[in-house]
Amino acid sequence: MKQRRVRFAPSPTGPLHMGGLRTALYNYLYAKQAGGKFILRIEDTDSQRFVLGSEEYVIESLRWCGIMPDEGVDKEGKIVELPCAEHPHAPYRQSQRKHIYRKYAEQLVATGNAYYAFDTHEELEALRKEAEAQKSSFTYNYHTRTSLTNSLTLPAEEVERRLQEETGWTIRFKISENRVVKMKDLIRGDIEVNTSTLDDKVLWKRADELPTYHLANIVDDHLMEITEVIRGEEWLPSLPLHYLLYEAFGWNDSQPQFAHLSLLLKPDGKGKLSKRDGDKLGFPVFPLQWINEDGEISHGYREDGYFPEAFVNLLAFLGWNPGTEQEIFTLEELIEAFSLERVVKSGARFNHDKAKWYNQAYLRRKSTQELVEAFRALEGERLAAFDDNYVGAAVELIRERAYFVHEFWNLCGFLFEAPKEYDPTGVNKFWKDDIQEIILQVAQFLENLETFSESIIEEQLENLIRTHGWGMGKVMNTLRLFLVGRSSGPGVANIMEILGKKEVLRRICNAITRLG
RNA sequence: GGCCCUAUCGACUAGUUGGUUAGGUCGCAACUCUCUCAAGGUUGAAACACGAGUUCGAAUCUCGUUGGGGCUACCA
Repeated sequence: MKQRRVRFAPSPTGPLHMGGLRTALYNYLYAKQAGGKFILRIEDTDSQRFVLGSEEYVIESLRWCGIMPDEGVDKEGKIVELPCAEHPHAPYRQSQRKHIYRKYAEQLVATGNAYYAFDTHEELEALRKEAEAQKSSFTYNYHTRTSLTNSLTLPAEEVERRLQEETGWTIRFKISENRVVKMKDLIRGDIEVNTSTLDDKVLWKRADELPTYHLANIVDDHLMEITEVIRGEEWLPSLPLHYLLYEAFGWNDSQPQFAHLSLLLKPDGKGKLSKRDGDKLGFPVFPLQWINEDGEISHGYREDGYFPEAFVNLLAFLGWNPGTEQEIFTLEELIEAFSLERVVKSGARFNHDKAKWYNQAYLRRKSTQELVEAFRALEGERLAAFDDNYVGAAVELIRERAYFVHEFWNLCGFLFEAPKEYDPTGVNKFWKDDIQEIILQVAQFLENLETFSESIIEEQLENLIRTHGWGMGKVMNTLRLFLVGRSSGPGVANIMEILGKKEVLRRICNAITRLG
């Protein structure tokens, strides 16, 4: 069987959003499962919309997710510009392949599958306006092209003259009338479209003298020997055109198979998720943080504290499932289990809570040492004076309560810094009546404890409180308030063991002095 | 408007050859555990868009309606 070759082909028009990344992921999984190649190609045929830094952003995102391409990018993470053994089809940036497309565009004109068109943007715009006024719409097709300015209607010498003019020309694909194109989609099955509903798409643009997406895409997929095209559903309407292009080039035998992925929808289901949504939705839409030319910062999953494995896992499950009840998958397991047949046909809405749950699941699978390192990476200064044993004990105390590592400080910062103030609600609730006298006795008792371990404290302290009939809640919550600064948190005995006798007594004394 | 895709709990989805008490996860609620808050455990509420047809029998097949989405550029 022929080696599978799939590609991810983003345009550098800004940061890639999570939907784009999901497309890349599915391509990657498909390629790896088949032992094939995953190729990155930059589709920069729109010179107007080019945004600096997008290319690096795409590569950095793929790298973060651990799904680097096999072809198209070199070891330093740069797009390959010259052919070599590993990257025989370079360059992988379409703007650098212009000379290739020109030849193919002219070939289509020569074979009668395409024609030169000289209509200006203004002329076409006027026709569209006119049609709109009559509640219909203008389409450049078999019906209208005979009365428009193109190489089909103009005499040969006039065409020749116009081709030399500086005003330029476009090349349009000639779509035949009333033919049924039968297509196959790996996810959706058979699709049929009548060519009469299609229009004569521009293949070569006058504005920037570059091919349009359609031409460049088909030519590149052919030359790069792509076997499966896995892309977003927004391309489904142009599938007939692409079939017709393969046919016009005579490439039917090597035509790739197509799979169109449903779109990622906004949480309210109204419209597809787009990069313009930025942070308006209350969750990141980008894998990595992005700062635009106005200095506006858009959140990224990486910067928001998601583990890449969690992000990849949740992304994979947005529109695919293994058909079993397993939900946590490593990248290797995803490669093993993935299949296009199990990709869901309808659009999926992103759910922030579920995303957080995934991160929590991965956090729980991390070793304490890994979490200590991640915690230090975030809070280096404040943890500097403490050794790994101590930080590890702190992490173990609170790791079950966190979704993200960045929540750690809020959960266990009191183990590193004594409380500077006490939550007023807690003080009002517990610091009254005879509690001061009781706490003093408890402090005395703690001081006399030989072994200051969690189990001993737990057992003996409870014993003490019960024999005096002080009330567990009253005493323990007051102690927690003094130790932590607020009346919620881990078990008091746990906290005491980690802090140690000296620190515990110091904090109790402090609190009594300050609350008087 | 035209063309194409799509339709199961609030969300993600299982259901692939018609027969299930329509299952799971997130979220939600209750109970439990308990020195608080979480976490954990147990339980619960919660869905086949609608209408015809085929059939002994339809979430599943067919047609229609409705809803949702995409495309309709010399953008990708």
